[in-house]
Amino acid sequence: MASWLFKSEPDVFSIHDLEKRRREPWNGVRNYQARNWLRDSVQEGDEIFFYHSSCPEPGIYGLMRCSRTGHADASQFDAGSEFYEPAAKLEAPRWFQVEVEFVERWKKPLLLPQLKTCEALKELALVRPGNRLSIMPVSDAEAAVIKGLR
DNA sequence: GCCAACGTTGGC
DNA sequence: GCCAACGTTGGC
Repeated sequence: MASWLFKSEPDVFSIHDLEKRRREPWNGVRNYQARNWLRDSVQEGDEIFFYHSSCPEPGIYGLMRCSRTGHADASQFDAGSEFYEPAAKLEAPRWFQVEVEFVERWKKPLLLPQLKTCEALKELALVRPGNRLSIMPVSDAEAAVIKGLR
């Protein structure tokens, strides 16, 4: 079982939203590196840290789990969606989504400054300068450290 | 709101 | 295939 970290702007979709809805497609990812992980690597049962970005207190707010592996992101075919991708073909989807399910919301989030000062997490893509990935792998060792910090 | 970093686009 | 311009991300 692998671990991942997914970012979302809480104004758009937060851990509270997922807690209410329990399961949700993780769609709208429009970055090729992230797409490749969604398509090829994220497996059912993988644990995923839920990170809130672009908000007053960025950080990890809880845990979710992959409940369905990569499949075509439906929003690419929806002309009314902000994620519409005219060049995508049904038989050759360009963008992928996974389904996630709620696991737990942390009473106390693990905020970015804590993550940044942790020596054992200095290789984590999240805290590397200029990182812009919305989806990134987390090693087993890093996942253990994150859970230990909480 | 600012701005650094970086991915993407498009002209050549 | 290079690379400048542009747009977006995301912390502060």
